[in-house]
Amino acid sequence: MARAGLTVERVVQAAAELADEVGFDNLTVSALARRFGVKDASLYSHLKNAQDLRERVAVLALAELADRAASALAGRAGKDALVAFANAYRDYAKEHPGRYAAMQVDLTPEIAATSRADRHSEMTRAILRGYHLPEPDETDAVRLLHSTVHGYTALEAAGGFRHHPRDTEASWSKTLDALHALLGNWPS
Amino acid sequence: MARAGLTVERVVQAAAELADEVGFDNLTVSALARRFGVKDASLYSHLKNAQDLRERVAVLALAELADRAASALAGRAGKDALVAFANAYRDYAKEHPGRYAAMQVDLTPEIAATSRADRHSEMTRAILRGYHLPEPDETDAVRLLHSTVHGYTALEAAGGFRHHPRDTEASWSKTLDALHALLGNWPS
DNA sequence: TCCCGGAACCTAGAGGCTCTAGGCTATCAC
DNA sequence: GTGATAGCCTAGAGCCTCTAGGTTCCGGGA
Repeated sequence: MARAGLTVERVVQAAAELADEVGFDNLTVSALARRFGVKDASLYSHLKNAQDLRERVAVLALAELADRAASALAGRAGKDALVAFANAYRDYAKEHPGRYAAMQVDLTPEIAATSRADRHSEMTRAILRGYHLPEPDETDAVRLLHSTVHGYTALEAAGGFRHHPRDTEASWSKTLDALHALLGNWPS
Repeated sequence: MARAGLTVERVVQAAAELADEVGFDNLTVSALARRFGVKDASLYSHLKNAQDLRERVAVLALAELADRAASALAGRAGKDALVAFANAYRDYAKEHPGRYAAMQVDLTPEIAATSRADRHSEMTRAILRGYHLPEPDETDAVRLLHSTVHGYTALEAAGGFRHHPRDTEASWSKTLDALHALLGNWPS
């Protein structure tokens, strides 16, 4: 009978890969079951429903990205840290567009509390500590930094920059320069 | 028999309203037909398919937002213009979350060429002209500005900022101050 | 060794959404 | 009036979600 040997972990992992291949919007329980050579209904003993699947992919992605960012940050400070952190974000989105999309959609309170709010903004704060901003300016800067990195990543992924010949890599590099300059010269 | 009197315009307008109410993801042809008191199939003489519906909503939203931004920009310059433009964006996203979401997803080349690439980034350039940046810095600044405004709007809408007590309105205001300062002191 | 409980997987089926093919009916121009 | 056209319909196929209720594999205890 050759069982597929499904577990929640394997299912979610495969779902993440599928999302990267076909897009997060096209991540369906049916397609996932097909990939395992299994009937749709079989997956529902591992998943609550389709929304549950998407949330689990989001949690996986948040944890993965946090790990990468943490590694990138290790031993760095100042602008080095800023650049490493931002690149970890952007590179992850390029490598795993489906997972990155998953992270954005499903920020329900419980999910967000699980991983993002904790590790991600904590790392951002760690970077900003090098710029010595008093509160509440540091919080504002955290939000600005997140916004810009996420916004750039999202717009670039959606193809929003391809109408202009300017290289997006160069603009990205310049954007990080500008953010560094801004943080070092934060308006009072 | 009391016909519903459907036209493409009315259908798309209603779709935009529906998207704002139930979320862009939940915008379906079926739900729209239900709202008109009409069978699903009837809408397919006005629409090519479901994707076509979403794209039309995106085009509508892009045009509406461009109009608003243009009005907000009229007669303003410098920081006033920057703030007015950014607020037009953010306010629109708050008022019309479904339409704002529509704008992001569907940036296929043809659609984008229709409205966004033209009017939106042209207005952004008009604002930046006040800061006298040479090329390619102006292009980089356009991308940074778009990224930050969009990123902040998206993260705020997704609830990404509600884990911290700091008022999002105050952070937004400070973010615009910071952008203004940055543009006025762009690193070479 | 046997059996037994739980986990893994199944079939069957209801209900929703998408979209096509083909037919009827207001309504407006002439 | 009489066509022509646009607006709307029924019927139905295909895919996706999810529930209810089986059946089969597998490890651990008597």
